[in-house]
Amino acid sequence: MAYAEQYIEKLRKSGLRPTKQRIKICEVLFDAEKTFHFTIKELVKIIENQANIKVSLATVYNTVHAFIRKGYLKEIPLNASQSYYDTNVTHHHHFFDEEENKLIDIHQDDVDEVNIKRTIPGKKIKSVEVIAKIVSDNQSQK
Amino acid sequence: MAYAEQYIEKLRKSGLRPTKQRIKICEVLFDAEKTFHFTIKELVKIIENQANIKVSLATVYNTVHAFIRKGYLKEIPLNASQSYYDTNVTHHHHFFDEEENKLIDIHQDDVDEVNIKRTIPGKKIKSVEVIAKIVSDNQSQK
DNA sequence: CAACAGTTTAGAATAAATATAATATATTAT
DNA sequence: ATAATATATTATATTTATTCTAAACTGTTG
Repeated sequence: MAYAEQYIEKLRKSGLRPTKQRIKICEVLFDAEKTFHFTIKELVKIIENQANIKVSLATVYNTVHAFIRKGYLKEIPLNASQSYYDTNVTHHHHFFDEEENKLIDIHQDDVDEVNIKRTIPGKKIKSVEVIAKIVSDNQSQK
Repeated sequence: MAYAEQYIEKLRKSGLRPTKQRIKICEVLFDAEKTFHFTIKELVKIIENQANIKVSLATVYNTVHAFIRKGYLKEIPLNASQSYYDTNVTHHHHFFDEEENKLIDIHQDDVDEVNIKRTIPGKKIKSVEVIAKIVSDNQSQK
């Protein structure tokens, strides 16, 4: 496992000690072939299925939020009942299918660069996200 | 009060009968000089301060959601602990100040048109929102 | 004024997220 | 390595937003 080193590095940079549980969280998040979206509960379920390690909700919350602070994960802005996170921290955007509660990536090439001309004194822009809500297209919309 | 007519119209179009409580909600939402952002709790507080009418949380939730369905209000996509709504339903975007939990409008002229080239079969885009998260700019960011 | 359909309400239920404090584990200096 | 110390994990309790529910209420119509 050459990966472990990277995970320990990520954890240390996030101000967390590398523990069994946290390394398992890293494996699930950063060892996947593709980037993906998840909720905390889904992440807990994946860990339970993949490993014989028990990880509590609290640990997952803490670790995920430490990674967000460090920029290893992104929170997807959505007024949903639960928070959605993304392992893809590159610049990209999302469709949100309101009927199926499903997120779909929009590659950055598919959206013109968002250029915000206004600034707020003393503040800098941390992130820019585009959310396009989509619904069924039943031709004749009343 | 010539306004009442408009409110009754809005309520009827939203599938709601015009009742005392609902008209009061309309007054607060649509009679303001400027558009504004609010949470459900804030809205309830405003009504309590402005009028001697008691309105329950449930009624406010129901009415606000009916208006959103009809397009008289917009929900602002944000992964915050509570939902934010906007009486400004014209095309515009937002800064979200993460440190002060404050929303700031970005006029549409200050953002280049967001053009999404990708489509999802059977779906149409209902709304496109840009959220720019901002934080303090302490020059030397560690 | 009685019957009825639709409203409002308080309070209960649900569920996400966070806090707590006891137990377990890891780190450090020796 | 080992003991002492610091930090992590966990189950549980708490908090808070939102939704649900059922009873009380309102207003309209015959």
